[in-house]
Amino acid sequence: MRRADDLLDTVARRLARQQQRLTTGRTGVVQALAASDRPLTLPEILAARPDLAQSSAYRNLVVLEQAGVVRRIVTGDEFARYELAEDLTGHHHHLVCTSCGRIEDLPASDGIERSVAAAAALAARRRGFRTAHHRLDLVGTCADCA
Amino acid sequence: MRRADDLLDTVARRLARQQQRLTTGRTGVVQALAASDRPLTLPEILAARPDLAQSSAYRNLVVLEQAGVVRRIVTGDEFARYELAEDLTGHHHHLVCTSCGRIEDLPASDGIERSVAAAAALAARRRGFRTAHHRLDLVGTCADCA
DNA sequence: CTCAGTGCAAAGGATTTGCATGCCG
DNA sequence: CGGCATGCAAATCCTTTGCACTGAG
Repeated sequence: MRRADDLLDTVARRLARQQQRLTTGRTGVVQALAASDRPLTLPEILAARPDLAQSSAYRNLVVLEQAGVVRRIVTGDEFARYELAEDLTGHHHHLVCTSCGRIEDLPASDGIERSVAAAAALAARRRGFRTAHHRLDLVGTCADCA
Repeated sequence: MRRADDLLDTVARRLARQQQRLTTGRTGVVQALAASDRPLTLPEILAARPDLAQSSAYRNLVVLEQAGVVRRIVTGDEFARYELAEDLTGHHHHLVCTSCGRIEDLPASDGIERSVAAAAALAARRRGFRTAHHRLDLVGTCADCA
């Protein structure tokens, strides 16, 4: 686990790269995401930082996403979910519960990474598609909903 | 490739299971999706069936999704995308172009399927998560946008 | 003093829904 | 005939945006 100050320093640097500052609100959003082991919805972020206005949260998430700090995930109908970029947290996949909508993180495994890389190489050769990264979701029922 | 009549028969059966009928509009939606080698947005479906009202298309897609005929895909901000259920078309993954938003189908490979199955088994053992299926997207740049 | 970030409230846009009509069984 | 799918238009709801204010440098 990366130390909290290191994380905020990195975030500040990436924001600075885009002529953006690390403000109180943005720090709050990042800390909320860093404290969670799963992607959070906007209401969840607001619940963790009740002082932050909804519109500011949305705006900050946009800025953080452009700075490469946050990643936005859209799965179903409800709210979008947000997590820290993978180079800050480590590469992982998601367990998506179709019953309650909850998403949990799942650390990546070597076997999958190798297979996916092979598939990506094949797609590149056959279709000229250049793969930047991948997303893998296991969809099913979580322990609570079973 | 499954014959067109077989497909519609199957669709009709699944709809009947939910006390729903295979109407002209629903047939049109299914044919539009079946004719494509990639998931379609609602505007694309409407373009293929100009006689169908937008609200009817949405309603039919909901019914078809509940009947297990159609699958809804949400990737980014724009429109959702729709494709036929995998048991009608075969299991596949997606190439997602971040530049133009286009999504192409990519046949599944044995290597990936084995690795994913292993990961699913691990998640089940460790977290009690029961995996029904999975989604794999390769995200990058398509040949046209390169 | 200046400018970016903030909060509030109003707007935007994909999707959903109410209601009257028409068609299929 | 009866009920369900359809069209149109109005409503929803997450998200974005306009605008005035405030705090940091």
